[in-house]
Formats: sequence, structure tokens, C-alpha cells
Amino acid sequence: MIAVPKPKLTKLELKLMEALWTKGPSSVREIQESFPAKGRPAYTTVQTIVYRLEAKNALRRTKKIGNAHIFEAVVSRTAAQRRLIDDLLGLFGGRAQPLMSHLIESGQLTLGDIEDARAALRALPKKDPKEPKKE
Amino acid sequence: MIAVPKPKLTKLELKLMEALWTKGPSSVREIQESFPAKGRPAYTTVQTIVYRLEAKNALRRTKKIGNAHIFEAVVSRTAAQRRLIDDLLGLFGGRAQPLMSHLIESGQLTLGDIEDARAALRALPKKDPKEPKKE
DNA sequence: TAGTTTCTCCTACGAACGTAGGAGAGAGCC
DNA sequence: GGCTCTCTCCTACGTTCGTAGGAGAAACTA
Repeated sequence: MIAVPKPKLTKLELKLMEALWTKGPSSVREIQESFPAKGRPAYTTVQTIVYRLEAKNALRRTKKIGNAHIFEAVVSRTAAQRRLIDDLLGLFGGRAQPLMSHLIESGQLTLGDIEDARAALRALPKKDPKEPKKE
Repeated sequence: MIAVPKPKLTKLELKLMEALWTKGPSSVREIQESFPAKGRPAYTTVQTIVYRLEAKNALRRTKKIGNAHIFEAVVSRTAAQRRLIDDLLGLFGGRAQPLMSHLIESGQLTLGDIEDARAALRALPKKDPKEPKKE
């Protein structure tokens, strides 16, 4: 993997990306205003983060409207989440089991979730070397 | 929650804690030497992290042998993992579903795991559903 | 065209992290 | 009782993150 890094995104960076993922290409102002008014970061704060995301190749400038740049996500929500989960699993030595235990104990996993998971797993084709991109 | 903080631990901090969890109360030197020789951090690096963990109340001094302090974990491995998982879930808006999807897609969850999970969930004392999970 | 608004771009700064060196104190060896 | 080894404690430094101000350019507005 030389050309397509999967940058690690921080909490705030994720929140900005969330805006792009849900609203599509947006300006800094639009991203900033997607934050709940209470505790909304300053315009320049959002801007700084956008620039950092740009440096990380998590988003890119797409065009310019007036004097404002429009940014769009380069990494998908799925890819970003995958990265997060893989990191977490890494901390657990790659075993998913502690994760499952906790989810169950804290009641965050319902029977329905498990049924879905089972169905999904059954439906999966046998370990395909190519990763089936969803979305 | 005033008295029992669940400090956020970083990757390196987790690794130090791991030594304490598996080997029991240890000195700085013992913790340092639990690292694989290749890429082992300097003694003082480990020490600095130990002090920071102490400041976070993740571990405490237990006694002194010679001029060396012996440290023991205050937070349990389980609690630390829970904290990690909760944080991750927070980033996903508290929904476990994306997590499950990814585990399944990346082949890190087996049917056996799911059966176990289901069994565990069934055996759990009923919790009143605070929020109606979306499907 | 001049004023006002809005953006961009640059700079800054404190906290947290990973990393580690150096001074000095205490322990053990001979 | 020195000498050496080890450990503690203090200090430091580059990076990333969250936060944001200010200068100046560009664009809309009257």
C-alpha cells in the first residue's frame, strides 16, 4: 500500500468528515454549521482541521464557488471506520472476542443484531481475496 | 463519577499496563524488560509513562524494594478495554452495527463467535431497553 | 467605486504523547 | 568506607491535536 494511505483520523477530524459524508461536498462554512450551535468550534478551527485532513489526503478540494473552496471526502466512511476498528483490534491482540464480550455485557448488542450478523456471515462468499467493497 | 475515573490510556500506556496485568506488580525495570528487545523504549521513557499513569490513577506504588518502587495496576484490563470500546462506539454514534459489519466483512468473526454471543446474550439478566434500537 | 462581508492563509499556543538525557540519592560489593 | 550500579526525579524537545486570532484578498452590495 504505497499510494492510498488510510490516515488515522482523530475524533474531531471524524466529525468533520461526518459532515462531508452525510452532506456531500461542502465548504468550510457548511461544515462548521453542521455542528450543533452549542459548542460549535470557531470557523478557523474547522478550517485548520480541514487543511490537516487535506494534508492527510482524507479530503480534497473539488472546486471553488465565489472565493470559497468546496471540499469532498476522499476516504469513505466505511474505510475510516475500518481503520478505527482495526486499530482497536490491534490493541486487543487482534482478537475480536473481548470486543464481543463487552458489547454483550453492556447491552449494546441485541439479539436482532446477532441475527443480522449471522445472516450476513452466512451470506458471505467464501473468503474472497478481493475485498468486496460495500456501499 | 468523582472518585473512580476511567482514564483514557494511549497505546503505549496500554502496553505498560499490559505488563502489569500479566506479570503483576512490577518495577519500572521489569516493565521495561517486558518489551521485546527490538524497539524497546529507554528506561526513562518507561518511567515517564509510569509516572503519567500514576497521575491518571491507572496504577499506584505499592511498596519499595531497595530503592526501586513497585507498581501495580489500579484499573483492570477489562475496565481499560471497556473504556476503549465505549470510546469507539461513541465515534459511531453508539451503534454497534458498523462494528459488527466490519468484523464480519473482514472475516474476524466466526459463526462460532456469534453462537457464543447469542448464548451469552440469552443468559444475561434482562435489561430494560432504554432506547429502542433501530433495525 | 467604495464599503462590508466572507474566505483564505499564516501563525500561535497550550495540552498530551513519545522519547530520552542528566543530576543526584541510595544500595550493594570488596 | 569508597566505588559502582541502579533507580528516582527533573527537565527537555519534537509532534500532533484542538483551539483560535489576524492580515489580507476576493466578492457581493449600494
